[in-house]
Amino acid sequence: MSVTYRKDLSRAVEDYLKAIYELQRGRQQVSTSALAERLGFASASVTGMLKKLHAQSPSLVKYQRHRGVTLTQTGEKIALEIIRHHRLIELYLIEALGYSWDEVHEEADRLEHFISESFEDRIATFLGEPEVDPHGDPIPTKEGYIAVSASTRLSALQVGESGRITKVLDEDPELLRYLTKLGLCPQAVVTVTQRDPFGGPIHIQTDAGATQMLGDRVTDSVYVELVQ
Amino acid sequence: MSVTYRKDLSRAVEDYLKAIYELQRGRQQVSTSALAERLGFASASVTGMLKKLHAQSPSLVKYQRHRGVTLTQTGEKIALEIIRHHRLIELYLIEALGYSWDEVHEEADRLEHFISESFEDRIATFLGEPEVDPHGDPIPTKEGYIAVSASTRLSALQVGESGRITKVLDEDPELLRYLTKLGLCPQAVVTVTQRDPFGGPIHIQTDAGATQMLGDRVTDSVYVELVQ
DNA sequence: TAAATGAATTAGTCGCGCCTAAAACGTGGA
DNA sequence: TCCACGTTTTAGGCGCGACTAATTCATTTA
Repeated sequence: MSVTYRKDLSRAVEDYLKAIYELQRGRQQVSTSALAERLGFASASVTGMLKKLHAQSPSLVKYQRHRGVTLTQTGEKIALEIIRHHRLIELYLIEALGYSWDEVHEEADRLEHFISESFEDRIATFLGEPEVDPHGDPIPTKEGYIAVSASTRLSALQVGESGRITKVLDEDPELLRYLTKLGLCPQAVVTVTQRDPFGGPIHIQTDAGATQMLGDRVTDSVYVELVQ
Repeated sequence: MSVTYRKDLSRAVEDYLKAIYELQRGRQQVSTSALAERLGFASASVTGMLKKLHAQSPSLVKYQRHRGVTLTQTGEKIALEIIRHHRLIELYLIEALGYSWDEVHEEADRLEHFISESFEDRIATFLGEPEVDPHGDPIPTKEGYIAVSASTRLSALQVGESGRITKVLDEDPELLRYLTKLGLCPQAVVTVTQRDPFGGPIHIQTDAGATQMLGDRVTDSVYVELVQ
């Protein structure tokens, strides 16, 4: 039985770890300013926190002045725990309490820091150990494993190609309501009917048969996997 | 439509309001030391917080040096909101997620500060707008009304009298597990079969027929309403 | 290679909410 | 009435996590 000792972390620290994880995609270092922007803090505040984390919790974070920050294995594991909480809570609010797609983010962003492991386990069981959240994002396992998806942006599809929506990387309630109205939720299939080869808006047809013109904001946040 | 503006309060302040409310029963002022003991803080810390509250949030609390503290109408309303959250969450954890009686207190003590009004409404609806929590305590309404119960302590019953358990004023998981084992949960009926007129342990018979001797710790925290 | 520019860090501050130690208060008993 | 004792407050301090303003650094460009 492996007991992983985990210091009790403040909400602030958990938020930093999560933000670093989310910005790290691809990049090997996360810059102070990127982190500041995502968290809505002044850069100087972020520098201060990173210095403190590096000094007091070297097991979570590797920080080099002027170079940026990276998560350690342990730091990443904790970030994934928080993300697991977030995604399970979102799904739970929808499935068990009748929340809609666009209402869950804010609630989950708070609660993710305060639920116990027991609560986490119980909602996961209730939901049947789900593997993806309502936005189509994979839910990390308790062991910190997260599935990588093979999907691409809707904006990358060529005319005539069809894709099944896998996830939507935007939490803005207004955008989500708009997508809901168009039927553009995970699992829906869309076909590109028209597009400019140099970017810009594209025309798509939904599986319900409706056609729609979509701008960059949408086509860059909606991810699909190719079908046919 | 009455919109009651409510400043966002810190968890610490909410905990103070709740503790003052709970200690205020009967008494008209709550002393610094009583509050300190209940919250687990040094008295000096409590004095500091009360001074600050009185100065910055005079709408919540009335504090007089050396005399103690009282809640205002508004302060009491907010305390009751938190208590409503606490009791709804406890009940929800039991009804919807299969928690047992003794597990819910700690979880509710954290979550009560972080759920949204929307979450509160939805679990209340799910539970059918319940009026009492799993310990038998009344759940305040959204408007801040709380039922007063006519029950007395089990320790006040005379030989031959029977009572239906209404609530248990103790959150210690171990005590609660013990009571569960004996069948002494809200709604159960007990009859006093033997007692010393000067206090001390009393003997009771449960509705299941079992007899049991109970000490002060139990008979002072279990409340009953007389039956027959 | 040196100057310009933008990113990052340092320095100093603030409010919060807790602490300990020491002083002040206020009340009951001699 | 006054003193002793327990309660409460004051004084001073600390860690956290944000802020602004000023400075330094690293990189790009002339």
